[in-house]
Amino acid sequence: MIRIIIAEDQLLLRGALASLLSLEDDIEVVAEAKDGREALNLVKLHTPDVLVTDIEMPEFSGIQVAQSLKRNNSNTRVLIVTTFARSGYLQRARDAGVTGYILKDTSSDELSNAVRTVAQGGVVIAPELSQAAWAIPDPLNDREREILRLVESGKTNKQIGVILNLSSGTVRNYLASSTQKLGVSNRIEAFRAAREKGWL
Amino acid sequence: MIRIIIAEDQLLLRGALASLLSLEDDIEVVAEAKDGREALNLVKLHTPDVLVTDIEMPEFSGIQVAQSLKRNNSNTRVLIVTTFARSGYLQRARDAGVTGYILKDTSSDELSNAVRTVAQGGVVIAPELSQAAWAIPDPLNDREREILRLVESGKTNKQIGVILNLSSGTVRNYLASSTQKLGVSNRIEAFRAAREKGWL
DNA sequence: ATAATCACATGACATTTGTCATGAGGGCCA
DNA sequence: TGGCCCTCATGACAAATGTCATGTGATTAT
Repeated sequence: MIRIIIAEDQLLLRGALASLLSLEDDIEVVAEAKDGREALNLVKLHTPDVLVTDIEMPEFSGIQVAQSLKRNNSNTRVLIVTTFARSGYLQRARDAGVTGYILKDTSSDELSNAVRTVAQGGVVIAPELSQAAWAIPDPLNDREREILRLVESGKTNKQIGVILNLSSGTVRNYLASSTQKLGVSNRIEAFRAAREKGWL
Repeated sequence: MIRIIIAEDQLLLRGALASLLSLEDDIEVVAEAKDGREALNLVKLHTPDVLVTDIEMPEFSGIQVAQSLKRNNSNTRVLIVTTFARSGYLQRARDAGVTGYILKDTSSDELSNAVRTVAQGGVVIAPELSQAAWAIPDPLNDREREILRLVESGKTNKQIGVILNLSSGTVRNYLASSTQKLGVSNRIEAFRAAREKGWL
């Protein structure tokens, strides 16, 4: 019997997945979590075979949970089920030891099979990601990423300088570097491109 | 027997909802649609009692589908199931004759009950929306909204002027008006605020 | 018929953004 | 030890953004 925990902030999907996966003869849903913190706590408590988790959740993201489990040498394998085919997410997920990565545009049968494969130690990657994912490493350094996040929230270069204790000229240089790496022309295109790739 | 169609672009959720709602004695899922166009076609074909639909879908949004059904005097009632509690969405949904509006952070039991209520001619609005929703009318005019969409995609004022056949000075004036109405300081804050409210 | 409103425009000016060159200081590696 | 790289900085300049005043023509309301 494969014991799993489901982590998903939307109750409707979480409940539906729990119900459907419970119908499988060889899968047992031992707990459900609505955010990353709860997921971490429940995995520690129940030590399931697989954690089925979204990425974007309150408290901790699914990737952060995976990172924590890896750091603590947990035997629980992680299967990511997310909306977006973002290569940046997949790269970070791989680095965090995640062995399953599928999209929500998959069928529940495929989800069940993915749970089985991951439980047995196999690797499952959504076909849509198999190529694009491994091609482009994240070109941004940490400072550039941090600045792009602040740009995304609408901050001016001056404000970013104050927040990060940098001069606004330095912020402009970092932004220029980012936009060049991303192949775009302005700050809006820059954070959008980074966000779409999962690099933000 | 309440006959329904489910429209949702994510296969996992669509399949899960179809399975769960089919388990109810008094609800029959007669078809499933993966985008707005398919939803419209299937409603015309099957004339279900209720269309259960997401808002953000390829082809047409759930609201556009509702608008079309209203325009064609359809007897099919519309129940929106969406992720975001955005007042702008709810306002447009109401105008389109939608009688159910719940969030994906609801349980499947609540969803089933909402389907029943809407089928009987009742109105179901998510509690989270009951207050905030009706307070603030959309302050943007059509031109401002159109310009904010282009800003959101990273276009410069000059580019927007070319696209909309306006002078860049006019574009700047419209943007200034938008940012003032939204109570923000720059273009990025402006489209984000409008997007979050569902006015974009 | 007239006044008010709306959509769009022009113009001027201050501020911000973006580009690019150049440089300092510290850490790392051969 | 010296070269290279990274992080951060300064400076100059062009272009874009944002603010604000003012105006035109069409439409609408009185």
